[in-house]
This record gives sequence, structure tokens and C-alpha cells, in this order.
Amino acid sequence: MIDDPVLVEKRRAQIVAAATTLFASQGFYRTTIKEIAKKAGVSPGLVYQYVREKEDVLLLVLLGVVDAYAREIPRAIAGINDPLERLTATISAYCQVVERHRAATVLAYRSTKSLAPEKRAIIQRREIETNQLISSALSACIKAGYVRKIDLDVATYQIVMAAHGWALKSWYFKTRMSVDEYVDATIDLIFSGLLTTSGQARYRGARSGRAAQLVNATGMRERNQHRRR
Amino acid sequence: MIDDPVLVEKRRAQIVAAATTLFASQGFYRTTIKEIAKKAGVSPGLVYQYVREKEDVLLLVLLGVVDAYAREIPRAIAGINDPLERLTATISAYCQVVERHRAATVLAYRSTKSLAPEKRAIIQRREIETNQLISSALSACIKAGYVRKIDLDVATYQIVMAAHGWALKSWYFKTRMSVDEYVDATIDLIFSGLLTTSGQARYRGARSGRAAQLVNATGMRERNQHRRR
Amino acid sequence: MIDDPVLVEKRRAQIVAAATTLFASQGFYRTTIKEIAKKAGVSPGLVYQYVREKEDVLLLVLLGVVDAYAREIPRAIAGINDPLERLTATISAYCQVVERHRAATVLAYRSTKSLAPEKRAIIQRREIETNQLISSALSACIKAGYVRKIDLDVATYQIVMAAHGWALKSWYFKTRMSVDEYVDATIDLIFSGLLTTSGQARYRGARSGRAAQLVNATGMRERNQHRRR
Amino acid sequence: MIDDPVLVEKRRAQIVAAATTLFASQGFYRTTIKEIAKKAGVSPGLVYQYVREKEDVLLLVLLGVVDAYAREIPRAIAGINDPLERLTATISAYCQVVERHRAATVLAYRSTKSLAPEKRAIIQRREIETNQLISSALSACIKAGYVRKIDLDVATYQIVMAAHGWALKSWYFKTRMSVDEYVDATIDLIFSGLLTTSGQARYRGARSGRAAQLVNATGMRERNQHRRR
DNA sequence: AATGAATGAGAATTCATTCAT
DNA sequence: GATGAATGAATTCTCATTCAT
Repeated sequence: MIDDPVLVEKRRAQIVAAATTLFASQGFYRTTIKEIAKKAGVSPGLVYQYVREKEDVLLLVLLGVVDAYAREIPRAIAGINDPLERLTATISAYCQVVERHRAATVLAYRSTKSLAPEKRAIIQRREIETNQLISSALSACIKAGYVRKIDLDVATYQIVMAAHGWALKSWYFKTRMSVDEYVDATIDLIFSGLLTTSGQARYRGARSGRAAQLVNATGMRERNQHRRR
Repeated sequence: MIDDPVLVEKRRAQIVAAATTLFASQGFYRTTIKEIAKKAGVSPGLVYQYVREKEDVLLLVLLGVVDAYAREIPRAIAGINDPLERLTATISAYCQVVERHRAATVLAYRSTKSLAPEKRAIIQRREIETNQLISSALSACIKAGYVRKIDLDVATYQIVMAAHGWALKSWYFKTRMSVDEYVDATIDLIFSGLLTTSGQARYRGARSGRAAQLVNATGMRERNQHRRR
Repeated sequence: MIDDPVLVEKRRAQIVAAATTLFASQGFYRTTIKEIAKKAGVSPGLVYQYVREKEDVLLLVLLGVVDAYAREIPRAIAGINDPLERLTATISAYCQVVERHRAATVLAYRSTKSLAPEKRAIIQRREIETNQLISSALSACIKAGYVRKIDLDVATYQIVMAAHGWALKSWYFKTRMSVDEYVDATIDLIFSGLLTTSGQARYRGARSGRAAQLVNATGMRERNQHRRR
Repeated sequence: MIDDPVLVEKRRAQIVAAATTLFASQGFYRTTIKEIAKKAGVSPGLVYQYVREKEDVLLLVLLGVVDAYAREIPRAIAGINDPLERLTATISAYCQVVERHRAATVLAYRSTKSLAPEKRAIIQRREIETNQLISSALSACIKAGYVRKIDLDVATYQIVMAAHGWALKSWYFKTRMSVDEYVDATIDLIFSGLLTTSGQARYRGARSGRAAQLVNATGMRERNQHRRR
């Protein structure tokens, strides 16, 4: 529609900035193109020269969010080489980015499903890419012997959910603690778990007992023994 | 509008059942009252005799979801008295409930913000109530010496987020593992944390060093020293 | 959308009546649904309970026109048994119907192409059906020996075009003659042709000469020797 | 807007050529100025330096069509002096021009009414001028005794409609015959009419009978005894 | 109590036209 | 003279809500 890529970039940034605020506060469906245009200081018609349909604005907004993640986290951990420090920094950075883009993060949870499947897939692909930052920090720690050989996927998403939790449950936390406190407590939990030494003993005992029962009952117990849809 | 409370109950149940399915698959805004009425086997006009506006249907649906949580988790842990077993069962039950109401759980994340503030507050209050089940299981374990004296709020929400994660990231997990595997891996992580013994050593060293610096720098370091908005 | 077929009939009639006038005077594209609704004395939303899209209104309007033809012409020739009288009456009736639905006939020429292909095909099918009335009147006359063995398709459409001409060129004729005069002159021409006896002689001579040349040149001369696309 | 008449001519030709194709295939309203500009290889803004509004483009296009008629028919009959041959050639040429400008001819029927009255009048005036070619060929034939003293207007338009019919009903004819066959059959019908000698006898009898009745009933029967609107 | 036809405000999108460069 | 970005009025269509029956 418009050729000049510099202009496209500028206009889209304008539109996305306006839309991000509006979507975050009112949601996608309650926000009209007219409002976006007005807030962006342009005419409603102009929006459609930079976007094919309203849903594209949402896509751009959400891409902006995931891109911010993909941009800001690496920056925060650049230069840190020790695996455990790097992991700590990654988790911390993730939480800080969530804090900075709190409204947009919540928006992503509200609105990604409003996208058509292909567009949604784009966002999810980017999310997986960003999560690689966590996975590889974890892997390095495992290799270095700092981290147990846990399920990488589950551990990664536990970290992601803990970070996103700060945004998703900010209505609860905001009056109770600061980000820094949240980060400290979260890292402590993720790193050391809930249990005391005595708790560990009981848990491990119960667990191996349960596992033994399962082995006896089914004759096998392997990962991936589940229905894949 | 209608007086007979039995009828009101029955009709609302009909409407909510229809709406839950539709909202879960298409979202709140993409679902019309006509669709809900049709699926519920009633006329569009009738809906408005049991509900003041469309948003009320959403409220009823979301109340149904949080109620299911508040109903099903206690049932799953009834009769378990050992604190650690009870905690384990609670976490497991939470995940299982999430699995059973996967679409509705995602819906809650998408749509709670679509409610007017007072209605939203109702849902959040119920969520906090349900989370008490986790908090008290945790407290009991702390008292029994099985669980460290961690931040109760953070730990509770970490469990909640981990459980909700199964629904929120089901697009990722569904093709990779079963709920049971997810539950096992999650409980293991939550209980024992990421770190190996050597990792623990390094982490605690670094942490106390960092804490010492902070104490030196600020002269104090206490909970609740943050900006409240 | 609406179930009650009686109501559907009534509402559609209302809408079509309003739309016919408006389309005829302003054309399809210049007429808005709001105008149609207003003229029909209903709300704009109601129109869409009886019609899926604006184009459907056009289809209904055009169906109304072709139906009027299919209804009114047979009525005018009912009871006339003599082939030649019947043919005369058919042509005359056709012209009279055109006169009665002059604006709508012009509309059909303007707007049939605005329909999507399938809808257009519906109209064209009906037109062909109506033209059968002319064709069979012609056939009967040929069988009775009153009409020469001419090309039935061409003759039929010549009559059709002559009748439609009264509407299509009414801007020219309206100030120059009455329908009755037009009908008389038209039938006279269609029946007896332009030529005088001396003209006939010259024409037949020239024609057979030309035909002979063609036969000599191509070695054959048959109907249907043309490219079909 | 622009002074240089040569440039105006050139640019307009470009625009009209592009617009003719587009209008013919999509209609006037479905064609955008942007499409026209693109097809003409110019910018949308430029169009408005050679035309005051979109409707002017339509006027230019339609003028192009009628001009093509006024240009091409005389060329086809140049040098033919015998009145009957000249008439034949005129009819034939008219049909051939219609064939060459089939889409544009249909466009004229669809879109002339989209013009504001004064602009429409311009087109109609030109059409009448072109029709003079037919009228005068007819007159010459009447004077030479080849053609009966028929109503010149009606006869002229009958020929015009027959020729236009090839375009207007091409959806019907295209799969059934070639232009040449259509022309032959059409000329034959126009020249000799439908009726056989026995048909003529019956028709003339019935007609004079009817005419007699009319005279008796009204006391007179003259041209122009009709309501003028 | 229930129905479903009717309403009409509101939203996305298009596109003729303008105008600064 | 030419460009093409920008404008904003206008239009189609949807759907929550009402209300007569």
C-alpha cells in the first residue's frame, strides 16, 4: 500500500504505540480503529494504508511485545559467562521485562486467541524462540553440574509462568511486594524448591514408593507414553 | 424479572452451560446472545429475563469456573491428613482440575478483564479463596517442618501459575507430554528446585554476598520496602 | 433468519417495492440500505433479517421484474388460439409489459451485471423461460405456414429487443409517439420487413449471388461453422 | 489544470484506455481511480489533473465508444453507392462494430444513467447522430423504392436494437452462432419480415379490419395522438 | 413465562478527492 | 507536471437489547 519503508516503519510505530495503550486498557474488541487513529494523531483511513484489517494491528502490537522480550533479555545477560549467574540474570531479566511491559503481557494472554490461527502461530513461534534463552541457560547449568537433570520444557515454562505471573497476578501482588522482592523470592523458590531436608527425605521416600508401584502395575514407565493428539 | 428461584437456577444453568462452551471456543466478543440461546434451546429474549446484560452471562460463566475449582479440589484432598501428602495432593488436584476445565481456564485469563471492575472483583475474591487451599496446605507443611519458611504468597502463586500453565501453554505441551507427566515434573521442581548440591552451594554463596552488599548499601533490607502504586 | 413464510413474503414485498423505485431512479450503487429501509418504513437492521446482503435485494428486485413478465404476458394471450393472432398478441403484450415496467426493465439492463455470476444466471434462466412464450408462438405460426422458416433464436430476440427498445430508448421515443403507435409500427416491421416487392427482388438476387460465392469459396456453408468459446 | 493540449490529449487517451477495460469488466462503481491510474501507468493524483471527477472519466469512456461507432461505420460503407447495398452494409457494419466493442457497448447500457443529466445528454446526442447513418440509408432506399414507407424512427431503432442485441445478449448467442450468421439472419428478418405470403394475407386482412374499427370508434387515427409526458 | 421480530446505534472498511512536496 | 500519502465522509452489516404478542 505504501512503498517507503521508512515511512511504513514510522507510521506503524505510531499506530502500534496508540493501539498498545488502548488494547491494554480496554481490550482489543472494545477499542475502535477511530480511537486508535485519534490517539495516534492520524485519520482512520490512514490506518488502513499500513494494515489490512484491525486484526493486523493486534498482530503488530503482540509482535511488539514478544520482540521487546527477545530484544531486552539478551541485552540484560550480555557479558555474563558463569552459567549459574547467567541463569539467575535471565530469570531476573525476564521478570523485569514483564514488569516493564506488564499491561502488554496481560494483553497477550487476553488477545492472542483473537488472532486467526496463522497469525497466532507467528506469535507462538516467537515465544518459543525467546524461551530458548531460558532453556539454554538451563542447559548450560545442567552441563556445569549446577542444575539437576530435570525436564527442560517443564522447567523452562515454570520460569516463564513465574515471570508472567508477576503481570497476570499484579492485581494481587502490586499492593504486597516490589518486583525485586518478587524476583528474589521467585528465584529462591525455583532454585531451592519448597522442601526442607526433612521434607526432601519424606518426599523422595514417598515418590520412589509411588514410582515402584507404578512400575509394578504397568510393567513399564517411560516418558512419552501418552496420547498425542 | 422471574421470581421462582428454582426456575431461575435451572434456566441460568442452561444458559451458562451453553455460554461456557461457546465462550471457550470463540471468546466472549465473538459469541452472540443468539448463539447462546440457540445452543441452550431457548429464545434470545428469554436470556434477558435471567440476566441483565451480556456481561452478566460472562460473570456467571466465570463464577462457574472458579466454583468448579473451589468444589473439586477439596473433594480430591478430603481425608488426607499428612501435611506433605496433602500438599502433594492439592497441587496434583489443582492441575487435574485445570486439565478438566482447560478451555474455561484459558477463558478466565482472556475474559476476566472484560468484566466491569466490581464483577471482576467478585471473581478475584473467589480465586483468592481457592488459593487458600494451597496456602493452608503450605502452612501446615511449614509448621511440620517439611517446607522452608518461604514467602507464602509467592509460593502459592507459583503453584497456581504452574497449574494454570498446563492450560495456558497447552498449545505447547499437548503434543509433548501427558498431564500426569506434567504433574510429576512440576511437583518435583516445586519441591526440590532446580539446583544440585553444588549449585546450591554456589547460589547460597552468591546470594549472601549480594545480600550483604545490599545491607551495606542501604543499611537495611526488609519486606515491604517498595513503592506502592 | 425469520421463519414465518407469510411474514417473509410481506416484508420482502415491502423491501422490494421500495428498492425497485430507488434502484430505478438512482441505480443500485447510489442507493443505500438506509434509504430502502426508510422508504419501506422499516429499520435498516430489519432488511438484513430478510436478505443476506445488499446484492440480494437487487436479485429480488430483478426477479420481480422477470416474474412480472412471466406472469403478465400469458395472461394477455390467454384464450387466443389462432397462431398469428396469438403471435401478434404476444408481441403486443410484451411491449405493454415493458411499458408498465419501463424503469425496472432499464434497471435490469443496468444492473444484472452487478450480480454475482450465480445470481445473474438465475435471472438469465428466467429470461429464457419467458422468451419461450415468443418462440412457441413463432413455432406455431411456422407450422401453420404463416411464418417463414427463419432462425428461431434470432427472430425471438429481435422481438425481445424491439420490445425492450421501447424502454431502453424511451428517452427518444417518449416525446415522439405512444406505445400503441410503437407497437403497431414494430409489429408491422417485424411481420412484413422493410422491403418493397422491388426491394425484395434486388435483395434476393444479391443474396443468392453472395451465397453462391461463399459456397464456391469455402466449399461449404453451414450453420454452426464458427468458433465456440 | 493542465494547459498543453497535446499532453491533455495523450494523458486522457491513456486514462480512457485503462478505464474502458476496467469499466467494461467490473462496471463503473466497482472500479477505483487507483486501479485506473495503475493500469494507465500514472499516479492517482494525476488523473485529477485531467478530469474533474470520476464521472468525467466515465463520460470520456462513453464518448470514446460512441465516437468509435461514428468513426468506424462510415469507413465501412464508404464507396458504396447503391442504396440497398449501402443499407445492407450499414447494418452489417453496425453489427461488426458492436462485436468489436462488445464490452464497451454493454457498458454504455449499464452506465449511461450513472452520468449527470447534462453529460448523459451529450452521449445521447452523439448516438442520435450515429443513427442518422442508418436513417439516411433507409431514406435513400425508400426514395429508390426498395423500402416501404415505414416509420423511419422505429425502423432505425429496430436496426440499432438488433445490432446492440448481439452485445446485450451475447451471453445467449455466443455459444450458439457467429456474428456473421447473426448478421445474415438479422438482415434477412429486417428486410423480409417474418411472414409468408399466406401470413401476409391474413395479417393485412386482420389489420385493416382493426384499423377500420379504430377509425370508426375514434373518428380519426393519426400519428402523434398520444400523451406526451 | 416465553417467543422472536424489530430496532438502531455503532464499527470496520473503502475510496474519491486533496495537497504538500 | 507528477506523485502518492493523507483525509474523512459514507456505507454495509452486526448484534445487544426491547417489547408486543
